[in-house]
Formats: sequence, C-alpha cells, structure tokens
Amino acid sequence: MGTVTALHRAPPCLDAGQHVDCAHCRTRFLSVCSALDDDELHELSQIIDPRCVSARSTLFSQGEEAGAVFNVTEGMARLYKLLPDGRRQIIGFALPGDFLGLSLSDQFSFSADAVNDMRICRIPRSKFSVLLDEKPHLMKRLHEMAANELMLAQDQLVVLGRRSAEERLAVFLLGLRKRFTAIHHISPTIPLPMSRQDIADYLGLTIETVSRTFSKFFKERTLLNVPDGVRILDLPRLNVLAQR
Amino acid sequence: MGTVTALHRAPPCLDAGQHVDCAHCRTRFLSVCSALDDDELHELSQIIDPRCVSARSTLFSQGEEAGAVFNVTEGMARLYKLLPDGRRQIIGFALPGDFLGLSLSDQFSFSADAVNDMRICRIPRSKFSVLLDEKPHLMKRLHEMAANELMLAQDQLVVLGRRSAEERLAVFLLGLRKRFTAIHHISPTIPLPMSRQDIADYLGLTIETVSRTFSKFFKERTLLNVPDGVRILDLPRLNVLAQR
DNA sequence: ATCCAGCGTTGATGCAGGTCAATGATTGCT
DNA sequence: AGCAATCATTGACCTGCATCAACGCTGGAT
Repeated sequence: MGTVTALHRAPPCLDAGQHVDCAHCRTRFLSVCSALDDDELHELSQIIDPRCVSARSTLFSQGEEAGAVFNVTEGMARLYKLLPDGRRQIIGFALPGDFLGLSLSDQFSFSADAVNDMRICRIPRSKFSVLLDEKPHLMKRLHEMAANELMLAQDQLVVLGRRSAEERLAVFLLGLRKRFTAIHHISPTIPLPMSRQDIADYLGLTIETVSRTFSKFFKERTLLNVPDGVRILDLPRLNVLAQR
Repeated sequence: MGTVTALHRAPPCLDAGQHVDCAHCRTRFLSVCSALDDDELHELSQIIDPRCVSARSTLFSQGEEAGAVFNVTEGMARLYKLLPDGRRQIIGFALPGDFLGLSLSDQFSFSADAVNDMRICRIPRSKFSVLLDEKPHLMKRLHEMAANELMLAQDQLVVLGRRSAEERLAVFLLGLRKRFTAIHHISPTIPLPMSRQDIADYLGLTIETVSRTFSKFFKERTLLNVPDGVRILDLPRLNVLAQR
C-alpha cells in the first residue's frame, strides 16, 4: 500500500549525480523552458551552476537545506512525500522545462528523484534571490508559475478526494498527454517512463488496482498497450471519464 | 457522496451580500491580517473598495471573471470545486486574515461561499495590479503566500491519497486548531462552524463516515462534544494519528 | 403549540478497491 | 545460455468506507 522498498536514505543531494558539460545543459535550458521569454532566460542562464547534473537517483530530500533552484532539461523527475511508516504520495512529475524548488522556503517540502535518465540545470539560490530582487518581472513570472502549480494541486485534490479509479487513470493519462504535446508534437501515444507503483502513488491507489484498470482499458479497446507507454484508441471515452 | 443540493447557480458575486460601513472592515483588515507588515497593510488599505461586504452566501463561483481580490475579516469561507455530476471537493477554509483570489488569473478556478456570517474586504483587481507593479516587496509577499498555500495543498494530497478516515479527521482538527490559535489565544476547544457535510467534502469522505469517526473519538475520550465544536481531551492520541 | 425542513447519528448491508499470493515478462549479470 | 531480481498481471479473498434507511434533535415559520 504505497510503500517504497529502498531509497529512504539518499546520498547527499546532487553529488549523487554525474556532473557533465554545461554547454549542452544551458542550450537545452534555453530551448526547453517555454515558461519564460528570451530576456528572462538570458538573465537566468547567466547564473546557472556550471556543474550541471546528469542524475539517475535522488535530486533532493524533504527537509533538506534548499540550496538551489532546478530546471529539468531532459528526462522526468518524481516529486513525493513520505509518511513515517513508508506510505508514499507522489505530488507530481517534472518534465523538461519545469522548475523545482521555487517556493523560496529554506527547506525542501518534498523529495525528488529521477524516473529515468535525466539532466537538470542547477541555479544557486543565493544568486537566484539576488536576481529576483533586481528583476521584478522575473518575480512576477515566478509567482505565475507558483499560482499555476497551486491550481494543478487543487485539481488533483478533487481527483484524490472524489474520483473513482477509472476516472483517476483517465485524468492522469490526459493530463500527461497535454503536457507532452506542449513539449513535443501531438501524438496518440503517451510515453509512460514511470512505473505502475509511481502511477499508483500519484493516484492514491495500489499497483494492483492501476494494473487492473489498465487491463480494463485494453480489453474494452480504449487504450492499446505499446512498449514504454500506451496509445489512445478511444479519446472520447477518456474525455467522458475525465470530464470536469 | 459529496453532492450539494442547492447553490449550484449563484447570484452575481458580491451583490448577493449586504454592503456595510467600511471603516469597521478596514480596521479589522489592519488588525487581522498578520501576513503583511504595517507599510504593506497601509498601502493595501488605501485601495480597499469602500463597499465592504457582509455576506451570508456566495462570494464568487468557479469560472467567473475575477474582478477583485478579497481578504476575510470575520467569519469563515469554504472554497470548493464541483464536478458536473454534483460531487464536491472543498479545497480549503478561509479564516480572518486570509486572502482569496491571489492567483492573478482572470478567472476564479474555484468557488467560495460563506460558512457563517462573515465580512470581507474587497480590493479591485485593477488597482491591486497597479500597486503590485509599483511595489516589488508586495509582489514577493504575495508569492510567499501562494507558495505557502501550495505547500498546504500538497500536504492535503498526502491526506487524501494515503490516509485513513481516522487519520484524516485528526489531521483536520489539528490543522484547524493551529490556525485558530494563530488568530485567537490558545484553547483546548476547536470551534467547528462548518457542517459535517463540509468536513466530509474537505476530507474526501461521506458525512456518515465523518459522523462515525467523531463518535468513535467521543467514545474513546479522545474528544469531547461541546456546542459548536469539540474539546481535545487526548492531544497525544491525535498527534499519533496525524503524525507526519 | 405544532409543524417541518435541515442536520446529525446510528444500524444494516454492499461494493470498490485493498491485501495476499502465485505466475509471467523483462532485464541485467556472470 | 542460465540465473536472479524487478516489475506487471491476474486471481481469490477481505475490509474500510459507501450506500441506503430510519430516527432523533433543533430552530424557524405560522
């Protein structure tokens, strides 16, 4: 029931990952981060930590000193909270272009690790704060992003509080599709790099219920099982299930 | 199961409420809003709509044009989202000092109405935006508040996704207690102005389960049933249930 | 004083999703 | 190729909470 076997104790923050050439990371950051305009991107890219990071494991843990802000440039991260008894709730997945740790509190309020091979830009908090104080428009942008995240979290409250397993999975798949098509071109196939356990912990279900619900969708030809993801066969059906 | 009988169609925003003398409202705003410092409060109080509002019903509805920002000065508001079939999820309760509609998007992403007799300050969005652009420190404060709300919402995701009915109620009561003691002095009695249905819709449960769980707490002497609220008899017990 | 509508409580029963367990499928290791 | 480890699927069974229903309490209307 949402327990996590290993990983509770994590190696110290970013030193867990391999540091790689930053030029690539900076370029990716510029091309991937659609939330900001060119000027804002340029300002930010000036203060990116040259030790960009290619990580396979833990990015940071809940309660840890928040020494930096991150931007995902490749791959996917899962953001989650753990209860003392091991129950896990995934509060979101971060895709290329997404910022992590924007809350400006001095400790991370959740943990983050890599779902697959990923790269992230690291922006030292000290420099970030200074830049924010100098550039009010960046502050405003930051607030817009936080407000957007808040809206997503509140939508997810409805999902976890009031929706059935079938509905939860439909909402999840359509939400993921929307985010992927914002990055890549439109496609009927949704990549699912995360495990069934991750999906279960995101949707407040068990791995068995997620698996059974997928099977149901496959059987009734709503979805098609393809390697590393699913293909949508009956979009209207998903939309009905997820309707708001 | 989280259905709401009436209230789906609401009278136009604030005109539903009775407009009252603003001097009182402004005074209350100044004394009640602990999130801001004196300078910030003064700046804001200059642009408060003189038509402050005493409301018993709907403040605003999801999807409505967001023409104003609000600050609760008295009473309590419930903030909620509805699914098309009537299922309701309450995403929060607003207490004196709390702002509503800070997201700066042009439409409200949730609905709000009064739990009991309440008063709110109304700050026109146009003036608010201008003030924000002039005063970066206010913008920063705003972002801090949004980030705090985001943290609360993410905590609530864990509650809805991974906790039992008993645990949910314990977390709810302790959270409410914490917020009340931040306003009033400390007290073992927690006022509960909202209905059992409201609590159920906040915790993703049914009214019957909430009632049964209260009864269990009363029977085992964890809580004492008092008029308009509950008294905590066994705080350690609640803390164990709510432990994070 | 009576009515009654709304709210809360409690009991009986049902079921969606959790738990437990067995079996494939996939991948990396030697 | 053979093996172990991890992940996904499926079946059998169980349970926590939902559903359905009855009833008591309270406060406002007449």
